[in-house]
Amino acid sequence: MTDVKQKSEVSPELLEAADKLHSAAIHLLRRLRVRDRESGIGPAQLSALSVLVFGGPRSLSELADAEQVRPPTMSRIVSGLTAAGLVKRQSTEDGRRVRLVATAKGKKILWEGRKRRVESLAKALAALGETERGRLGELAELLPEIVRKI
Amino acid sequence: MTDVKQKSEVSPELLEAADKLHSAAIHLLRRLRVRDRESGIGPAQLSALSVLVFGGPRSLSELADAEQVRPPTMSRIVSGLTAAGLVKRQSTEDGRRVRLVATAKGKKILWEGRKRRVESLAKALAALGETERGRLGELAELLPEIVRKI
DNA sequence: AAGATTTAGTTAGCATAGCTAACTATATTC
DNA sequence: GAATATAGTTAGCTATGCTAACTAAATCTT
Repeated sequence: MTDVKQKSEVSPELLEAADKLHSAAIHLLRRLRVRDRESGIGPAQLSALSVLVFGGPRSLSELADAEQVRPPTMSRIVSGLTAAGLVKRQSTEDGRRVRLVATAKGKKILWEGRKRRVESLAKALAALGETERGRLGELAELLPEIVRKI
Repeated sequence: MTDVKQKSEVSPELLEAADKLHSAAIHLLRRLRVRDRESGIGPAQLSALSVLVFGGPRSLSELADAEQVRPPTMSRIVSGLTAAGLVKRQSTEDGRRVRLVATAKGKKILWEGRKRRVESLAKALAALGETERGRLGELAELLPEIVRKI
C-alpha cells in the first residue's frame, strides 16, 4: 500500500489526502466556530487562552511561537484577553518580559468552550459507524503528529 | 495540571480527541497558510476557488453554503477573485442569479497551490513511521466524514 | 394585470486577526 | 558608558467574518 517514493513523483493518493486534510481543517473550524462564538471570544483568542490554561503561564513571545503567529499579532490577541479579564499580565525580573497567566474566569470560559466543542463533535461521532469511531483515538493522535512535522 | 470537576457524561478520551482535532485543525491551517500565501491569495479565496475548480460552476448562494459563510462574505470573496481574474461572473436566465466560473488562470493558481501544500505535507509524512503513514488514508477519509456530520 | 412578497445579491459598517515597519524600554556586551 | 540585542507595543495595511439595510428580479395573490 505504501511504496516509498524517494521524491518528485507524488502519488495521487497523497495528493488526495493533502487536499482532504486541508479542506477538512477549514470546514471543521468553520463549523466549530459557530459553537465557539457562543463564548463571545474569537478563535485566535480562544486558541491562545487554551495554551495558557493547558500549558501553563508563559511569555508573549513563547505564546506567539506556540500559536505560530508574530509577536504584534499575539500582543493584540492578549490585549483582548486581558481586557476581557481572561488573562493577566505579570511582570518578571526581566523588565522586558511579561508573564501571561490565565485567570479563573479565563479557565472557566475555556472549559465551557471545550465542552461545547465536544458536544458538537459527539453528535457527529454518534452518526459514525462503530469501526470509524474506534479509529478516532488513533487518528486524533496522528493528526497533531503530522502537524508538528509540517 | 488543573483538575476541574465535570458533570459531563462524555468520556475523557472523546474530550481529548475533540481538543486534539480542534487544535490540529488550527495549527495545520497556520502552517499551510505560509505556503498558501505564496499564491498571493487569501485562505478564504483559495478555498472558495477550490470549490469552483473541483466542484464546477455554481451560484453565489450555493458557494456560500458550501463554504459555510454568509452571502455578503462570499460576495466580497468573489469580488476579490474576479478582480484578480480567477473567477468570472456569468448571468443566467434568472436575472437575480449569477453563475460563478473559475477561469483558466484561476485553475492554474489553484493547482499550483495544491502542489505546494502536497510538498509541505509530503515532507511531514516522510518523517512519520510506516505505520502512521499507512493510517493517513483512513484519516483523510474519516475526517471529512466527521466534518460533514458536525 | 397590479401590487405584494420572496429571493439573490450587493453595499455599508463593525470586529477580529494576520502581516511588516517603526518605536520604546530594558538587558547585555564591549 | 556607549553600542547592541531583545521583548513588547503601536500604527497602518489587508483579508475575512458578521448583521442590517438596500436594489433588482421573480413569483405569488387577488
